[in-house]
Amino acid sequence: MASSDRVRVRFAPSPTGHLHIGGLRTALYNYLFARKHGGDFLLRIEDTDQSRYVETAEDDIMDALQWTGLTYDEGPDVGGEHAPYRQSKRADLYRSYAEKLVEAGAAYYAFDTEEDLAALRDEGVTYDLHTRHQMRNSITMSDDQVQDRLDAGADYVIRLKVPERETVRFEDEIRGAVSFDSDEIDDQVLLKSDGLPTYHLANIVDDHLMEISHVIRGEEWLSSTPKHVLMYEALGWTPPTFAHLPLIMSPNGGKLSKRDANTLGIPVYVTDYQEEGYEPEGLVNYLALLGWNPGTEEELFALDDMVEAFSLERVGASGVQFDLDKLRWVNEHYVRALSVEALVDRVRPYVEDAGYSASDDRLHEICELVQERVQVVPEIVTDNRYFFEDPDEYEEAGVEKRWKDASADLLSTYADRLESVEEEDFDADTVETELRNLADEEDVGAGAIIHPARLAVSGRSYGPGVFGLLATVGKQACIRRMRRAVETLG
RNA sequence: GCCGCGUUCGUCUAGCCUGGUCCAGGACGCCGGCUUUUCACGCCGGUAACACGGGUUCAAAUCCCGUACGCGGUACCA
Repeated sequence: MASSDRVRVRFAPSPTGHLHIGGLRTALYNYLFARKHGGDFLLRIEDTDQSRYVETAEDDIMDALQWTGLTYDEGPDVGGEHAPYRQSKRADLYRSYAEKLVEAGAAYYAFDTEEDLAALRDEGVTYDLHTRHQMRNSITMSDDQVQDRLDAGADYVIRLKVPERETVRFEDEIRGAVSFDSDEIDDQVLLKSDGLPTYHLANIVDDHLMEISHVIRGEEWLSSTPKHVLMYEALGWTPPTFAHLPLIMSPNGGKLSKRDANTLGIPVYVTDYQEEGYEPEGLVNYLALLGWNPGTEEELFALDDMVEAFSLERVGASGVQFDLDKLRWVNEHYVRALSVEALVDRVRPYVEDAGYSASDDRLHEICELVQERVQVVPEIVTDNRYFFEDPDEYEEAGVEKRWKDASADLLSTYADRLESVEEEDFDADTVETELRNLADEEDVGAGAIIHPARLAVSGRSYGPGVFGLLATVGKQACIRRMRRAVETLG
């Protein structure tokens, strides 16, 4: 038995699909809290809803945690003292506690049909202490009738028997004192007719048995917490400390949904961030800041430093809007921190996916040039296609502003000069010298050639330093593109 | 509808518990300048908020009450 004051927290996702970004943040805060206090962080799979179960989801969750570096001490794949860590494997356990609650007078059997329940719902009322007397259950039926039904193998559920006129109070680490009037709490189903528990039962049984000290979860659970408290009390258990995290919302308001992924370009699943080339450290760093702050003006944290700085007291209570710009800003710092070699490895798959090819040396050159100019790795490709193929059009505003009457002649002459440069001498210094010499001879500013050259070679008016750009694009391509621009733009 | 939770710049937030140091600080974004005879990076500067109404107090972003608004819950889903 671990000592009761040891910090033990869990991330308890339901395997219903890809791990949501909000789920990852919940996992992160649990992880930070556990590590900060030298405690344990466990992963528990809450697969008690067979109809929503998705085969691949469990792996997806574990992959996401691994990708982001949120290592857990106990879980379905790593085992632990309290195994199994999949609720579907613990079904008998929950049933026995449900029966214990019935014996304690805190729960009861119910035999209502779908129709009965639908009728109740149609009246706009819930199954609770006001309506339970008109339903078919062990409160309204005689013991013999109940026993007969059970013996006959009839379908039944076990419901929580919420006490009357009680105020259920608990202390939330983030919100302070929270209280609910028991008259407002419904008689939650604890054990379903398929024999599996609902979240509410499974959650408190496991949290108790697994010696969880702090339940850190999303705010959507706040309203069910009084039910949980009632169960802890009925079983004579000490409830864990609760902390309900603010929800992550869409910039439009409301929950961050799949729809936002499309309309606002905000990915909602962890796998999406992975595919879109975000740095896991950057994502985690940003997520930590979404609802928590260190109390200093620091914003960029490695995971270990976050652990050091983390505390639940500094987690806000209000909902937070996801800000993609800020994530990108955080991410860019992690892109810059990469060695050029690492960046080459990171970007290669995106280069290949785009159907381009480039040697390591060439990619190295490109990365050096653009590392400080991208926020997310794939932008090295998507924002700089001219490294891989000739531009097929010229940015209109750039042409407007930079392509002058004399541009064609100057660029044409510049191309001529570059023709005579040996392939192996075609580096940034040489193309710069050639350009500046020409500018002097023609008595024009260097910009009179720089701008048209950039436009011709990259199709755009902005990008990395133009001489490095020309050198990296290469002699033949530069000349070809310059001649073509002279032709096209006149 | 009912219940719960929340409300400081467009956004993330500091400050609120322990009222005065806050005509409210930082960051992202945006705008401008410097730098670069190019683009960016960088640096400098600017923009912009205490939801509203009462109350308590010599004094309120900070305490109390109410209203509005937002979010969550209201399933044999989690």
